[in-house]
Amino acid sequence: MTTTTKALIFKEAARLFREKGYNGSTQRQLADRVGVQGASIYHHFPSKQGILYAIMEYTMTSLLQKVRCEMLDASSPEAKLRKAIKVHIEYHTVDRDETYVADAELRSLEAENFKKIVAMRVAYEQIFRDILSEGVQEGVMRIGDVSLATKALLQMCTGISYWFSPGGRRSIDEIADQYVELFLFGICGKLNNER
Amino acid sequence: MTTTTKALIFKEAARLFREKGYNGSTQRQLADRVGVQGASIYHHFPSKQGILYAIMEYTMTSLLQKVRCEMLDASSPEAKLRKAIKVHIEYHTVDRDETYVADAELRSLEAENFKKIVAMRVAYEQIFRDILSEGVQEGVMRIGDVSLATKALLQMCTGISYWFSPGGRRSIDEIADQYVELFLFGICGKLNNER
DNA sequence: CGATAAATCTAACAAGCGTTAGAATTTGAT
DNA sequence: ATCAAATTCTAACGCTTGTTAGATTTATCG
Repeated sequence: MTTTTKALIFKEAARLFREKGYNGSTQRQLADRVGVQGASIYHHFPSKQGILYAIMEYTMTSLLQKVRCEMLDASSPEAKLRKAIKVHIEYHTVDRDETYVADAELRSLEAENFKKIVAMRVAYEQIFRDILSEGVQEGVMRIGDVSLATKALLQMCTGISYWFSPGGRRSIDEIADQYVELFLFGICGKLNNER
Repeated sequence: MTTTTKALIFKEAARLFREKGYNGSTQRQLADRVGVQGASIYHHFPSKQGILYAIMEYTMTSLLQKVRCEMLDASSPEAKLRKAIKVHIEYHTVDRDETYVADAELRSLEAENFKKIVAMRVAYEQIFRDILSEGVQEGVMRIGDVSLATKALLQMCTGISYWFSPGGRRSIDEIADQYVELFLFGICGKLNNER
């Protein structure tokens, strides 16, 4: 199975947009990376904006689906949170070009596209907020402001895609574990009876 | 004391760059907001890139100075960390256009400017890393990977400038307090003997 | 008031942008 | 081998970009 040109454009666009930003990238630069003439892109995508939207739509759909899927067989709020964080971090490291773009280029979307992606982002954030709320209600988490904590958590985890590189000191699993610890300790404080 | 045109260009540029990104903004849009013709900008700044650099240089200098100043009369690592986080968050909410730009537009800097700002950012991050290292050495903090925790902390706090608005539900102080709690709990776990 | 400097203006430039039209080529099925 | 469809190409378009030159206005000060 060879990579289709369309898939290559998609992948290289994510990489380019990540490096130079959407508005800092040109269709000719993208075409160069794909190894094709600028005009050829338009056989696969309707416009530059169309490529950006495709990247964001696909990324958010995947993310939502992955997290929802993991939630199915998790019972306690803590178990849910652990799994949700892990999935989030894994996706933000493996497909880090796409997730970085999806995170950083919201403002480059035209009005209609913007609405759709924002809606998906709100839904995604809601999953995490619900987990934290549940944890508070069950008394296993203590959080002053759940919305604030949700934002802090997601920002902290999303930020990984800004600096992660696969050859680095830490593996994805190690990073995910440390982030989970970091956040859970503050919320649950349950490992502190050691001291 | 009236606002000078130069100061107005500076401020409006930060606001514009934040909204549309550096590459998504034009000198004519900026001139419109200032209430001046496009060419007039060049009497105060050498180039568009010069404006971006001025914003980033000023912001990083202020940030470094403010944090270093606060460190002078703080003794324990925990006290230092509390103060550092508070200063960081305060600056990222009060001057949030500038700090947002300083955070998000690194990639839009030309090579030489890029180097200088990155150096300042590294120095800034180092302050936080040192505080955490000190805390670990003194045994009051327990952190698996100090560099990782530093990144997580800064990303979490910097993210505030992405969504904060002065009319919102929470005051700056409340937000800062909650973020401090959130992070310290995980690191020190010292408030958990209540349960 | 008159002169010097600072600030802003109008007008235009060369270059680069996203996109399109239409021709040429490659691919796949019969 | 032939034809049709899919794909890629060359060439160009209209427009916007950052920036500059040079004239014009505004402020400063003896």
